[in-house]
Amino acid sequence: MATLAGVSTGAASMALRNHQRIGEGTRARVHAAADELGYVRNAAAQALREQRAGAIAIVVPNTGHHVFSHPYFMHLLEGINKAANQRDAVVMISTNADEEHGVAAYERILRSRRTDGAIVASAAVDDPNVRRIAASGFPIVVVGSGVEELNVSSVALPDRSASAALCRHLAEVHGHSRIAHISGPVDHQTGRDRLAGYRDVVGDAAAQVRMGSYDERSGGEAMASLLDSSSQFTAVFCANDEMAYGAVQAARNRGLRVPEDLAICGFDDFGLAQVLDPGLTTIRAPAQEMGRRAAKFLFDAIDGGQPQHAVVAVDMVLRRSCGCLDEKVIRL
Amino acid sequence: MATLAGVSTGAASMALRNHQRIGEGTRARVHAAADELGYVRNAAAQALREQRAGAIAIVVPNTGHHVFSHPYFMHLLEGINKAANQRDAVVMISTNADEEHGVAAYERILRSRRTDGAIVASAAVDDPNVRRIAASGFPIVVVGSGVEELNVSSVALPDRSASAALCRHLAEVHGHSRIAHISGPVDHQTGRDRLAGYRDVVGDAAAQVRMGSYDERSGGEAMASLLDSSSQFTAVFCANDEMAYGAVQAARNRGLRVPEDLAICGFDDFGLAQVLDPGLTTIRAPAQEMGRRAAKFLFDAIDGGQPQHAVVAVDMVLRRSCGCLDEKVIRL
DNA sequence: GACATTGAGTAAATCGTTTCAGCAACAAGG
DNA sequence: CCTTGTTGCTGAAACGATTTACTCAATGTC
Repeated sequence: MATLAGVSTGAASMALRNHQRIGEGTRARVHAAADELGYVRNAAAQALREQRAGAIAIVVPNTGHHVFSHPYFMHLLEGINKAANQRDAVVMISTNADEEHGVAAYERILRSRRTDGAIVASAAVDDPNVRRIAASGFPIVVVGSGVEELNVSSVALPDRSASAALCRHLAEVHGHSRIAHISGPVDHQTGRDRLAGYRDVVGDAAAQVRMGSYDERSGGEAMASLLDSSSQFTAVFCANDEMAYGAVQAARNRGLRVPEDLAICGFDDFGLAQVLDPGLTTIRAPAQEMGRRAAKFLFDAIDGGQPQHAVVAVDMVLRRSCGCLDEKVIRL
Repeated sequence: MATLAGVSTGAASMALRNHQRIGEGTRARVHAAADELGYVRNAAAQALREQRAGAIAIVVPNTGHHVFSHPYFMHLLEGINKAANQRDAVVMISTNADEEHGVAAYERILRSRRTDGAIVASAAVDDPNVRRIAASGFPIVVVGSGVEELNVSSVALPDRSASAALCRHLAEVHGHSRIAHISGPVDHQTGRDRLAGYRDVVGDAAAQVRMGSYDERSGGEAMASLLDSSSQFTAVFCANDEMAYGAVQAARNRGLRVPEDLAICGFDDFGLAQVLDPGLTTIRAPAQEMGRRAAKFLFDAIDGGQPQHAVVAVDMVLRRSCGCLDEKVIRL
């Protein structure tokens, strides 16, 4: 390419980067030659010389392979990818641990300097590798909350306030005075926060809680356990949509109608909620937006910026499962 | 690392790669030093020297962002990623076109030799870029059928025979003699093949077909159109689950019960089919398996192998929407 | 006319790995 | 003792893009 334009490779490099030391004529000739040959600079050579890969990684937890969490990751990925494209960076995926080498697959990716930074999806926060990487100063952004002490950027959902808003809707609009909660695992910050939002509204004394593990089966079991107990309740707030789905099925197995006999709400709105009948009232997590912002924070961190924290705005999506008649979206 | 072990970098490199010219003692010392320092070879330097990136790309079409096609891509990705991990390769994502540079984003990725090959998801086959890349000899694998002339490997579904099997189930088990079809776009090979499988069973004379575009809305419109016509039919085979979902809703709007008044089947089983009520009878596309095989084919192609073609085995999943009482999975 | 200044380019060093030609030390064979 | 091999390592070159130091003209200044 340099030869075609009749200059040295050094000059060609400068010309392509629009360095001011290169004359207008030469610059144009080099660009023309590059276009003609479809020249694209070799990524490995550039990365080696520049000491930056021009790539970021997204680390997806290998646990929790529920079908309905997948739309979430794809949306997250899409947001990340859009932001990365604007910066001419590429996105690498790492979904699972590497048994063979004893060290997490993504840690090897980072160590090899294949990427300039990483976005870690929430479920992996308790991974000790993440703590170590964060401590090492390698730029990472966590999607999820409860990572203040790590000194890294994060993008989180307003789990607590959104949960509270949903419970208030049940209480104030539909008049439910006894609301139960099927909680997510409390070793996840998300589970803890959604539970806290519920408690904020119903009060500690009136709280009726069953633990679940974010999947349909545990939602069903928790609902069965609630129904078997002597608890009195007319509405149930579930910590995610999948558990709500399990809960709806369990309630129906006992002959209860939703929402006539029992109102049920979920959280996430990753696709499942809108196709169920009745549609699930839930909180819509804006995954793509979260991905976009996480990528932005990551690039800022790569450029040496200080850690930033964002809490995205969410929508409350009212459907029929809470007793509403028409679908309605409310920005919280 | 080399210095810690007290040898030259050249020797250290050979030791890590277990070259036979290196003595046992030195080899052990170098490995120990590498472990102690957590040394991982620099990917850029290796790629530059070896002329191979140790990475593959997956090109996801930017069109068709329906929520329910996302589980498919995540499963595909998971299969690809597993196979890639075994080979110590990483997976890069490219979801959308690059407006700024005028050339597709993934083409720039390939041109920069950032990856050694690419897996192209079916919907992008009509992309002229794909043809050009295939012609250029860059290793790619297409997930989808109808690419014989490209001389690249492919992994496909048995769309035609599976569709035929489903239609035969409707005819032979449930006694439907008049079956309609809501087809996918016929400029997609998949849409054509599923239509052909339908015709194989009902015959050209009895075929009642409406075109759709793989989304819920078009499924509903096609169903409305069928119901408005004077056509006689007691069952509908839809080219995918989303259209089947739209069809079910449209039928219900006319007061028809599924499956009592009308049997409806879909194709794909990417999550939607199992949560609907009644559950959709459909064909389960093994996305993860497809990803695994596509990755394997790609690595073979990178290693200089000849193009290979695979058609994966699928399951027919019987649920209530066809009239079956119990869920049952039949390997075709 | 001698000398500084500027403009526009080239040659060479660099990034971290890998490989290949040497080379030293030693063993075996004649 | 000298050749011939073998073993085990060192040193240097190469991969391609970028940058820095340097060269060579042309121009301007006093």
